[in-house]
Amino acid sequence: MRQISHKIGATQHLPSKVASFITREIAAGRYQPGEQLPTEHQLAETLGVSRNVIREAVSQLRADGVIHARQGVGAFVMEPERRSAIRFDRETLKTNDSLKRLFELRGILETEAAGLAAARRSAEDLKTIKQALDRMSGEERWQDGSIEADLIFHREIARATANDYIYTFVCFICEEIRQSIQIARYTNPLPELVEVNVAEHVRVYEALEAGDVEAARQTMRAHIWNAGMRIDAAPGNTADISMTKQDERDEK
Amino acid sequence: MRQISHKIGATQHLPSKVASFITREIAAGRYQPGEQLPTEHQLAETLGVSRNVIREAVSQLRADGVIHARQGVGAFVMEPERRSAIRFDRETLKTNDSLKRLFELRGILETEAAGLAAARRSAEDLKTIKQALDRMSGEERWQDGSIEADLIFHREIARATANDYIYTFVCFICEEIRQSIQIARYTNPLPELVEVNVAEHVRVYEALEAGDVEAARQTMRAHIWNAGMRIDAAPGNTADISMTKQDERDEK
DNA sequence: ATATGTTTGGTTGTCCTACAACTATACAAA
DNA sequence: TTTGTATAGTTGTAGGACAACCAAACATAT
Repeated sequence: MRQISHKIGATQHLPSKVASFITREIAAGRYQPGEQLPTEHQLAETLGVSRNVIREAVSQLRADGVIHARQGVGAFVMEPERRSAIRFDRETLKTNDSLKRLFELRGILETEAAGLAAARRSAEDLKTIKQALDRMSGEERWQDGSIEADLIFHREIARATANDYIYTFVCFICEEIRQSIQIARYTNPLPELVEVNVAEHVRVYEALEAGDVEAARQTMRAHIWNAGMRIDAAPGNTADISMTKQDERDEK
Repeated sequence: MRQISHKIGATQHLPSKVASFITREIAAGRYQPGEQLPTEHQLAETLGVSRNVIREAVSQLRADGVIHARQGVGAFVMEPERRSAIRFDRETLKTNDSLKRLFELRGILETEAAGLAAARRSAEDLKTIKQALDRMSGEERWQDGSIEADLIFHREIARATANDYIYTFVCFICEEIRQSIQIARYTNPLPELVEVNVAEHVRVYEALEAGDVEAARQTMRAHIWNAGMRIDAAPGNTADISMTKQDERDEK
């Protein structure tokens, strides 16, 4: 009978769809901070789902500090500044404009991370970073394997700072970058650019090996900047993948 | 009849307690990446709650990318590097050690944010920042009002970068800082330190007003460093608040 | 013996009802 | 005016039922 179900993106489970729906409503100013949300019963009826689904969505929003539920009263929208979790909407991240700003943040973080890593990296850290670098150079094209190695390279540098908060933040940003690239994959398999990319990583590595803080910062800053430019130049980034395309296949 | 209920921290609702429980289990390596979690029925029975509660908790963990649930199969632990959200455990944040690292990250971010803000701030941005500064100077003691103004000062600088990602990150860190300070509040009401704190903010503001990028970076870097030292010196930060003390009262 | 359907048990996804815990408001009584 | 009480409404939790789905064992046909 499956009637309306798979109009579009029916693969994703309901609670997350409801959660992002409410999130968007709030972001759009449909519900102002301090304002009360509709009751769970109302939401359930309005959206045509059970209250259980609503509760799972609300539970997530509350965990993120987006809303604040009070038993016996209702749920209220909190000020966006007081969120207790960072989560990006990957739909809005698919535009060059957002990516540009994300790369600016990335540059700031990883530049300083590289500087700290140059000062603090252990011999083991250096070895792990080297492995990622080698794995990256091995690949000819810009494909899954080399992308993964690329991200590992950056993550391991962050780990070498011996600061778990920095590591967490860099991992998070890397993950967002990965998602964005996944979409526009195979756009620029130009061998020259791949080689340039590897060369930049080598320079960062050499600075880390030498323990040269300033060189590490500068080579990393230059690399992030260039990487941003390369993605910026790639076509096919403003694709309007209307809703919830992001289905995870295999995973084995 | 309320028997066992308020043994300890019974105010928090069950799903979030279950979620943080499972999170801790995973963090402790009790469940390795790729490993399968117990079924929802098993978890429900083991923890003595209904499956609904388990589902709300699992729903949150999945939204954070901590686990990956496959219908008809089970839920599996994901690699911590692939999290899709940043959320800090505030219990572990109550140690000086963690706070130190958090302030290192904060310093990196806000230093560069101040630099960007000096270059990009509009006249309105400047006005908002000035308001926060005035509100901060008005207070004599280091109490709620001035703490709030202090945070607003930092947030507004981040907003002036015109980069919403930077703004989001700074807001998040500010919120974590606030939570940490809330605990150790009223520890150092020394008027001298408060004055020093205000003076540092003034210096940052003047750099922003002048549009001096380098001065903005240096004054902000110095301020974050000093602020970290001041909190570091404050007593009562290693309190062992065993479980889920974090109840939100009033909120009116 | 290999390949191809088919069954079966188990797991997550969704729905439903019921009740407990709690709160704000209105109303009644002192 | 103040205080206590009832009431209706909201979120929190429990439990059962079934749908959707999957993996592995089993049966059948080639």
